[in-house]
Amino acid sequence: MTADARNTAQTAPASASGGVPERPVLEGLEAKWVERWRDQGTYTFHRPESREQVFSIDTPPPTVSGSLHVGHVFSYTHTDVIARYQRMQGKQVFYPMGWDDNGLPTERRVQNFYGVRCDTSLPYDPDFTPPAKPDPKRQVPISRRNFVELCHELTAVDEIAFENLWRTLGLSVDWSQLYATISTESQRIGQLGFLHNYARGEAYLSEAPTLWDITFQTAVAQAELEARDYPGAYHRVAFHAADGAPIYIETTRPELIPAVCALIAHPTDERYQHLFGTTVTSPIFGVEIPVLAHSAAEPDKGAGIAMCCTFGDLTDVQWWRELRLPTRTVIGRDGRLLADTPDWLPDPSAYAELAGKTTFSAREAMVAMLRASGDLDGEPKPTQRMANFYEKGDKPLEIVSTRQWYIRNGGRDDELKEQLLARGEQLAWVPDHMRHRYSNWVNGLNGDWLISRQRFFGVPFPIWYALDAEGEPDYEHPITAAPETLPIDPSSDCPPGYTPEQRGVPGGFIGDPDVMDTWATSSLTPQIACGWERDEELWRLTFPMDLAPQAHDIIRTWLFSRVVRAHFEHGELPWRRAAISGFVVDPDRKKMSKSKGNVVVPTDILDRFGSDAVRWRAAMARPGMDSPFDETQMKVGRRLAMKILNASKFILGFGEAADAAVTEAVDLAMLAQLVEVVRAASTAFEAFDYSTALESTEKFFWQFCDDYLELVKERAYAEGAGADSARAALRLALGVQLRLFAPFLPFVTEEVWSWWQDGSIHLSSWPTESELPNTGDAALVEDIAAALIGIRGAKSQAKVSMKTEATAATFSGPAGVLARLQRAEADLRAVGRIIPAIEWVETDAPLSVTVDLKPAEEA
RNA sequence: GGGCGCAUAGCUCAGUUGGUUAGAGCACCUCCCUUACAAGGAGGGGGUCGGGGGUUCGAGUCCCUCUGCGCCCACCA
Repeated sequence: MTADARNTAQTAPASASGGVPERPVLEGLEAKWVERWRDQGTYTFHRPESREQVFSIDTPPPTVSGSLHVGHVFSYTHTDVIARYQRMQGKQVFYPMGWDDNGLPTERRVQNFYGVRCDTSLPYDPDFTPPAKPDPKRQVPISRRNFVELCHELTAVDEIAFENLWRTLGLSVDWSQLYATISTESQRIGQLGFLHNYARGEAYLSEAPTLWDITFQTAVAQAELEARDYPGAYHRVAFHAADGAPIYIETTRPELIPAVCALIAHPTDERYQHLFGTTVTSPIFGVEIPVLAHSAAEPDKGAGIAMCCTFGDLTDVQWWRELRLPTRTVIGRDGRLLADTPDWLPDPSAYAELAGKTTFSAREAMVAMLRASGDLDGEPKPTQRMANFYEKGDKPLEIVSTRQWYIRNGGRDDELKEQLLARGEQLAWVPDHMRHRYSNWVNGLNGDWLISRQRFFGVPFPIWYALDAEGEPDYEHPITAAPETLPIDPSSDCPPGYTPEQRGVPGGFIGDPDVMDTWATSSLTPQIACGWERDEELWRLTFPMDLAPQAHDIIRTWLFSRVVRAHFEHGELPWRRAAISGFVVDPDRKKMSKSKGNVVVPTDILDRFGSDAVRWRAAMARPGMDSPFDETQMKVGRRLAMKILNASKFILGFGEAADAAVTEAVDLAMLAQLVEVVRAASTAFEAFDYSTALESTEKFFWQFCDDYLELVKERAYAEGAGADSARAALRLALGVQLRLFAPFLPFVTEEVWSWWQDGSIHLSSWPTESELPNTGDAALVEDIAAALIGIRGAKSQAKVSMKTEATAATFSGPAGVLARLQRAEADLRAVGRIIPAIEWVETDAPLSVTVDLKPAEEA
């Protein structure tokens, strides 16, 4: 919002009980009410007696180092709308916010922002100040502790911006329940949860081939993979049988030929039967390679016989494991070929051409050698293949053998997989079909959940390893931290029974150097937020939670991982229901992303259209549905907010008819219809279908303004019982409609409420049918609408003003319709400016209206 | 290749258990500056519901099939 807008708000009458302003405006409402709600603790969670009185929400903690786009705004609005409805239903809404501030995104942002990089070998420098002008090409190496300090510094700044945005958007978060995934408490819960998993055998340490990002130099998990197109080329390369005959394989990665440990074909493949059990020699290096049979080999892929190396892809890993092949590592963790000649290569001279090179350069060198030796058959054939990338990385993943921590997730254990699939079935999904994403993912898991990362800004493992007499770590028997000492940092804290001097010396200990992946921490957000192992009463009141709102892209990560942790820790689901939001896509239905440059910045649209307008647009997107961004839609929301302001001013301007009863048929009919709207909106909300609730409310409101308000305003201006009835009905209807709108448009509804009511509308009760008289004939409203169309249509067709007087009017239609309209005759005459008596003609046809209009020049 | 979703007016979407002439908003056209509202109001034109087949007295609404689009997963020999 602009400074000007705020000033405008100051000039508008603003006292909480201060009556109706002359000219109500939307500008400034956000600033005004954000402040009031903060000061008055409007959304504070107050602990009730029982769990049933609580509605608890597992808010997705946004990555504060990332940028928010309009999709976040929509998705968080969907949650807030539900939260506000539940609050008005009398629930104490437990609605915390979290910041996901640890992990790689933050590290990357700190590196770029300050121009530094973490070097764990450096000592802490308490006087370090970041370079004044960051140079991305020359990042200053700093100690881990210095690096982490900068991470904290920058996230603190980011978090303020995020909080301001959320407040401006009107999220009814209880900010006193704020948590951060790197906070001391989150670290404690993260470590405690991990130790529980470890004690029960659900977490384990294992040395195994791992997907590895060479840029970030860390292992990554299956859930963080992204398959992307990647250019490559098939190289047809000859291995040599004992008799010298060439055996051709095709490979896209010839630089891995020194890492070959077998050639593999399908057991039934006629072409290779004679080779199974024999050995061939590799080109250039002359290493003796067994030819083996395995059913995972696909006869119609490439040459039908594959070179298996350690490790080119996941199939290699499978073969390596199942055929017990030797490990021949040539790619280092930096993505370059190892500097030293591997000991299985008889001739070091050839390898010297590759040593230390990137895979790309090594490939070129290898091709040159193959070409020279005549082992390359034909030219490489370019191809576009899918390769696995770390979702945040830009180089294809390598597979290297490393020691990592895992948590079981059913990927290697069918019984556990079945249990977790059953959890997915047990969960209520909004919309229901999203459950398929979950089961699809769980069924496709091919390994356990890798949770350790070779990074710095995260929750460390509360683990040390004893060093033997030779100084070798004993990975078989990790030393765990005592629960009461958590959180600990094994790089600075000492394991039980050791002294600091013993760190790194034979007979002493070393700390586990890794940190947990961000998802390993955020998989415990229910435990962190609800006070697990911290606040027993809060835990009892809030867990399992009622709602897990999120977008569909993180079902495989965040949603699934929380199910896994709660399944292990508590033997139940962490929440009863998951509400899945769709994405906001660009007008071409493409996902918004920074690289495409089609991201819409939320602060911009909030400034231009106002929070209520943006929220209205968000609420029009049904659960799970992607929705294209369209600015013209924001205008519609803004128009609605403006209309609420003006109509409310108008209604309240008639004054209050103290204790007056609604007696007129027209008024009762309108209220009877409103009863239906209350019913429909409530039913929709109970099914978490906020869009339908909004739709029915809005539809009524526009008709209320266009027809009813026009129809009765003359009467409401007047005096007497008819006027009292109108005024009473108008105020009743306004009060109900404002509350129906309140979850969607919290700012205008609060503003209007403050003109004539005490307290916040957001703490008022959701409207019920019983608070409205329901004796009216709702059909009358429809008949009146038809009659008005008739009158207005005639004037419109005659191209005259609506206030043109009618010198005659005939209403023709069925007796029942006419009888109803006659009960509204005075109002109809007033709105239609019908001077003489109306003529009523009974027919079988639908209602039709004719009016004679006074010629314009006489008017 | 597997899974899920979507295909209804130019655009964005509603269409409840199948039932009278298919709805809304935006856009468009015409009119009205009516004392709540011109970032307004009134009126109007415009779709036969992706194609084909089937069930039924009757289908946008159920079944089969084809086509197109989107998303997720798999696919590095």
